[in-house]
Amino acid sequence: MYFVSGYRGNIALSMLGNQGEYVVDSQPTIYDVAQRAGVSIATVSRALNSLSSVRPATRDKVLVAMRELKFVPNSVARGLSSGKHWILGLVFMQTAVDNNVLAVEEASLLYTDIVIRGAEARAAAHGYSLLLCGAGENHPAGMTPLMNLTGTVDGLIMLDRVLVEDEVADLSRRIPVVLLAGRGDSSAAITVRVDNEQAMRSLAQHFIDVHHVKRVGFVSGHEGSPDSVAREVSFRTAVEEGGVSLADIDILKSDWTSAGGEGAMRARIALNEPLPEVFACANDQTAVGVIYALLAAGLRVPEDILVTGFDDITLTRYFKPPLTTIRQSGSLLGEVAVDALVATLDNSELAVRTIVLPTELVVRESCGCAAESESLTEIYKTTVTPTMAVN
Amino acid sequence: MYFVSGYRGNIALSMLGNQGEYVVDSQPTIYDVAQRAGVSIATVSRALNSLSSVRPATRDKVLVAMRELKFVPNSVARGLSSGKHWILGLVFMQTAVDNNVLAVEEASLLYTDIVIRGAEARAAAHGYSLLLCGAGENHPAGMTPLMNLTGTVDGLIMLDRVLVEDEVADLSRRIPVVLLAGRGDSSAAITVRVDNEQAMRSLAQHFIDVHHVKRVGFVSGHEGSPDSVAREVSFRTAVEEGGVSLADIDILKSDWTSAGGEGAMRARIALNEPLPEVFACANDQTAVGVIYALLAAGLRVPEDILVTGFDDITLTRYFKPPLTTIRQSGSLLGEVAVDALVATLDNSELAVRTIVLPTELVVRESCGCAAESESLTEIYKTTVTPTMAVN
DNA sequence: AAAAGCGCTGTAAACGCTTACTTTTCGAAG
DNA sequence: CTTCGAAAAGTAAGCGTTTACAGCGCTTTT
Repeated sequence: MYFVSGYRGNIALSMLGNQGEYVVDSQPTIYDVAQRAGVSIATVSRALNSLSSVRPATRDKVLVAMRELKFVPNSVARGLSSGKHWILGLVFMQTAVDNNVLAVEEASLLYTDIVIRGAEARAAAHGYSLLLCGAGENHPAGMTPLMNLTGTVDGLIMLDRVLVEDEVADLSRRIPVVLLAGRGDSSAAITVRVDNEQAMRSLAQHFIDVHHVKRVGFVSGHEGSPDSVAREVSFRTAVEEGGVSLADIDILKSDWTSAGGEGAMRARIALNEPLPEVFACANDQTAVGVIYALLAAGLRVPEDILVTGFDDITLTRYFKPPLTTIRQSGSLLGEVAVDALVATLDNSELAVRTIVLPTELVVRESCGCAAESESLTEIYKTTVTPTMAVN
Repeated sequence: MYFVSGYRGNIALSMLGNQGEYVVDSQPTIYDVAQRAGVSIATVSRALNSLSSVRPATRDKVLVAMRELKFVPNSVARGLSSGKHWILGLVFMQTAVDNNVLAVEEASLLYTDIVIRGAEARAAAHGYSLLLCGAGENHPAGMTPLMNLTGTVDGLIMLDRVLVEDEVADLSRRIPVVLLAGRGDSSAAITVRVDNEQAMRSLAQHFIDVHHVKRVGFVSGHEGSPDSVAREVSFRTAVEEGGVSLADIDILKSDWTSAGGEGAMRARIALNEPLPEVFACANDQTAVGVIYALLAAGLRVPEDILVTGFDDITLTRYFKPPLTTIRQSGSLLGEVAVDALVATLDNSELAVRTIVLPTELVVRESCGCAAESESLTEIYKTTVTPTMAVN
């Protein structure tokens, strides 16, 4: 084993028999490639990035050397040198506290995962990886886990109400930030959200126009969640405009989970007060729990009381009764967020600061509408991808 | 604005009025902190990592300077220098192909997300972040997106059958790898999986001992999935040992989704051949679709035919009939994988190479057992965390 | 035939940190 | 008030890339 003087690479040049083959001791660097190809590291770098002029013959030599050594460029070194990391950070709220495994499992069925998946797929399409960062309620400042991402990620997507406005402003001064389903529109960052207002309006209208209800109820999501608040406020506004009342007693607090919905409805039933004609739930899981509690109390859905959800997760189509809900595309939300972030990274400037995605009322049986006896398999194929609304 | 000669930091020292305050132009570095604290960068680094001897007074000076400058250490530079990145990679199969948004949404309800969440939570507890990498079927070699992670991540977790054995061996020579739900035990990497054998055996026993079935069926998951294959093989072995037949016609091919289960069962029914007494499904979503198809064909579950799932996802507890299934903890799987990976990172050697997590038969109504009319909310509280089995 | 221009390639200086090695400082002992 | 040794702080060399700049050889121009 010998070393070339002044040699800076990682390959120990040990001879195997008399065939002059090399053995890789650790990850090869461009120095190793350069030496093997008989060129300088700058040339290797240029061949690698195919930017500037490298003679085809030279490039081939380098490429061959790379293949022979199984060279993989070190992305960290690249990042340090170029300032570009090809990593996007995605920060989301940890619904799970106290290391409660089951809380995690229930939470996993939530919307967040769909968004993450969409974001990951789109990021990959742009050549980026996704770095996940769950911001628990145990990080009051919110900053601690985030700040370490600076210098690692090129941009940040933040789900839900991870940071307060000031912190967002602070952060987005150092790195592009996209807020997903955040609390309204932030002046500091690009915001992507779903059109809760239009969704709840169309739901309220359906209740009033088709089912002629006079009294409605609402079951919320996790306390403080911007989406939950927006849905409640929009729903109240819409029904009141239609002359329908939403009494305080009929606004149930839940937490996005089925168990929460079930518990909230059981408690409401235990009050022994007359129930409204319909409960609009902040998401599908909650609706499932609510229906369960109603059935357990001997009430029929939709004959005695109507229940609707929000999200249109796949499984609830298979429920009895199939759930009337608001369809939104979580993956689209994630995709759009990534697109917006990447666009910012490329242009350093984006035309729009707020992107609002449309929703669609999906009428099934839980609101009392007629059953359609089609195969659900068919439904998948005909589902449209929502178009994007911008303002 | 002036610069100190030889100064290497990022802070432009512009005077604000006569108060001598500094304005941050870009991210400050340890050079900036060092200068402000009147020490060398080595001391700043030492104070930052609180490793070796720094005099308390000096440390305070540095800490104050850091706070004033809002200094955040650049983790990329740290990583390059120390070789430690505090990032774990998680590679999973992209069920979604052709940018099919709905495919993503359906897939999101799958097990993968729960595992990801568990892994993320546990990684965070160890001080690591999770880098997500969806390996699509469009990456035939599997390597392309993975290899770029080398040098960025400290270790890799691979879900499902992302790579073939050779590639795993190749990869794990450069970086610690944990295989999750992989194809059996790899000699090259640590393997974490669930005890499919025990699970299917207990299910078969339940069918035979309690329900006295003579003929059974099975609905598989996605083709080639190690878990699906293991469940099918184990189920067949277990029922045949009990003298029960599993005919080829009763082995239905699906893809982990409800729609797949529904379609497979519709096709089976269309054959107009007598059905077995029970269908064990590879996961809960499939079971939901299967039941839907059976009901649509006028059959009753469990009166006419029994159906069971696998996973015990939360929502199916709310179904009519509530699903009999095998409980496994996806988040635990993710957590254990991270623990094993971190242990490897710390010790460079782990006592066990294979970790098998136990499962639990959860008997509800879809297998024909009696209904329990308890509140589901109660169930949550009493659920046990499986203990870990090791071999 | 010399000068100029151009296309490739090489040299070396960053990028922001860690850390081995060296030097200075400080306190206690002589 | 030295002397000595340990503790603390400083110096500088990496980590593996990118990239500004310099240099070299060849073709083209005069």
